[in-house]
Amino acid sequence: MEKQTVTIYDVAREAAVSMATVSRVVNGNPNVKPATRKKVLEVIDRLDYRPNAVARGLASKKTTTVGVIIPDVTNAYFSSLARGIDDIAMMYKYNIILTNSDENGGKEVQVLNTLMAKQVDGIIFMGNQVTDELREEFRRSKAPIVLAGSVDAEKTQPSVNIDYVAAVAEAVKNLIDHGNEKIAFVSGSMDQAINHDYRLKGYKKALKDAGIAYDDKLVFETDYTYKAGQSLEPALSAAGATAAFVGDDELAAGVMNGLTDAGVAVPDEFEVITSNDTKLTELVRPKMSSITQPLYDIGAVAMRLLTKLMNNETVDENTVILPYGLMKRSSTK
Amino acid sequence: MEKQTVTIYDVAREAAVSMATVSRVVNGNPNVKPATRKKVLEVIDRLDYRPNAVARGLASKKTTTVGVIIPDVTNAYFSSLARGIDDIAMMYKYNIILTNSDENGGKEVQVLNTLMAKQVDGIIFMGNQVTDELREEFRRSKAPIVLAGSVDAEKTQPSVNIDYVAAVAEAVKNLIDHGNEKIAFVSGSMDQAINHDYRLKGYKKALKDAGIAYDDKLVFETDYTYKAGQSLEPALSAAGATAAFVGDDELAAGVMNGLTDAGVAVPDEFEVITSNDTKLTELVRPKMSSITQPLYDIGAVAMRLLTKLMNNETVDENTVILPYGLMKRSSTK
DNA sequence: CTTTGATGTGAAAGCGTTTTCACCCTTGCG
DNA sequence: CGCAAGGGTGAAAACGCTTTCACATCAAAG
Repeated sequence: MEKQTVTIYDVAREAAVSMATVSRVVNGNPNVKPATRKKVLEVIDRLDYRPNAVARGLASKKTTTVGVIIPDVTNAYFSSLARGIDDIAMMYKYNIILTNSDENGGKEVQVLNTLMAKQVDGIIFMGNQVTDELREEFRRSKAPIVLAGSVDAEKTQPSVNIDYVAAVAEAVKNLIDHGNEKIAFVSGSMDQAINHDYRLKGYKKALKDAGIAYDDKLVFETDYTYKAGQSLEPALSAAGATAAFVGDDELAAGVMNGLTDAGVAVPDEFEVITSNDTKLTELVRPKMSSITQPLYDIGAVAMRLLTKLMNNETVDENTVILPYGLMKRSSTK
Repeated sequence: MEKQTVTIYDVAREAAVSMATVSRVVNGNPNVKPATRKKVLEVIDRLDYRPNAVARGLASKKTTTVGVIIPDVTNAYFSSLARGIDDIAMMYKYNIILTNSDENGGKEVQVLNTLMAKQVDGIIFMGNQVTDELREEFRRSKAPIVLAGSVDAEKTQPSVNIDYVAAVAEAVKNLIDHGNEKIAFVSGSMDQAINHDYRLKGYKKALKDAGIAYDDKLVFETDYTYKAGQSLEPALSAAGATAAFVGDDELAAGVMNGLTDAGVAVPDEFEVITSNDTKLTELVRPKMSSITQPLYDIGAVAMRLLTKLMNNETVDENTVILPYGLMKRSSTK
């Protein structure tokens, strides 16, 4: 006994009107006589009719779903953005097709293609390594694409971010103001635009402003994982660093715990400041000082921007920069 | 200049074959002469033809997308499951429509309906408060639905879990073995089957086995948030508890930090054991002992089970129970 | 040679909507 | 009273595929 699906045609027949009319009442088209509307509504209710979104998508060329490409849902930073995205999407009646990319270029291209095949109305992309191939796919897309919490060196796509350069510069300046001269820069892959073109720039700027020479021995390129951070302590100490700016909270937690476990007192002997202000910062002891970012809002604003783009509304500014801050907790003096 | 879409018809014309044949080569149907296949493939490549998944979905009644209902992506437990789900989904060529429900019954019903309207081939549901209304929707669905890391008192749906009763009993027994007699049971809402029908049962069983009387003053029903845990300390102390079993890692971190901040030494004066073995357990100090669950696998297996259901393959067991363990870290003696 | 059974291919009917057009009624107004 | 202007409705054509069915074609078998 396969479950029977009732179609718009069934409703039309039962209500003794045309499919067009049923379609009109379903879509809230005002050009329907109240009496007719009522009659149709009753039949819809009686038959428990539910419009088939796929057919609707084919006919109208709109699917009310948007694709979301995320490096890893499991990462607190990205999942916070995702939450903002989904909430706003739901508010505007969109659904989200979510895919993890691991920031793997090949996978990203492939995912992008299947999203486009599925006729999503728009796409939100998170990831900081926009390859040429990827950029080419972006161009090919007829659906608007906005970057959330992610930067591309060639600022060709709409995006929502904070001013990473300024934020990092301020964070590092803070460390400098506390008397640190050997400040480590710990981040993920330098292939990522956000690290190479933004954070590092901010780091260098702060050093320069303070008249401290840049030393690439203090730059640590690693993975965005707790373990990677934890095992960084020997190297950090060997380099003579007395403080560190870290590009990811989980990584920072690792760095800090690695330090602590090795008997290095944070913040007295070593200060740590991190970047994303996720929940983690409050969980660890000492609590981590951090650049603050409106994580949820970055996602939410990106989605909102996307809705405008999808509706062909004119948007004043394609690149939106949200405010950041600095939150002093206990991992800095 | 709206981007032009090339359809199967264009390919057919260019290759001088019928749509049917193009469809065959696109779908890997073997009944096509190699020469024809080659010709078609060339045209496809030249025209950069990409099949429209929506049209395909309408014609074939399969969308190769599955719905995923998750309480909150931002929660480490659930996002781990989600990661397992997505990876396996991708492996089997499915995409995921992800929606946050906040375990809100009304929202869940609504989401379920839009998922069904979008003709998803299957659904994975996470959430522990299956209301009657929701159960009714489950029944209505023609797409198979499996519960992941979630239980329903009426075990009517396929599901993937661990044996919560036994796991909690073992965890609590561990606490008892350390000499604790006043053990707090800290969890989220008791309306959730997992708390009321499983964890609490395990807790009571352990007490009973040890001949300790159950005291509902030691049961703390709260939110699954860090803050909630943190502010629990006064109550915990007032109740005279010397240990606690906690139903969520973030909550547990809060409990532990609240205790520590109030000057209660963990684990010397108070032991804490948590439930989900997420990354958090390793980040906090002391590291938290926990029931271990194969989080990623629960998601992965649930998705795998769903693929079978979607293919009408016979499955030996609708209810799969994965193994759990107990990981002693530093929040217990 | 004819028959048989694969094998390869095309025509056309869906799939369940939206949307365009055309048409018919009412109204209101000069 | 005649007519323009809408409001309300239906017929039917898309939308871009899959799939069924029938029809050729061709090689092997009788």
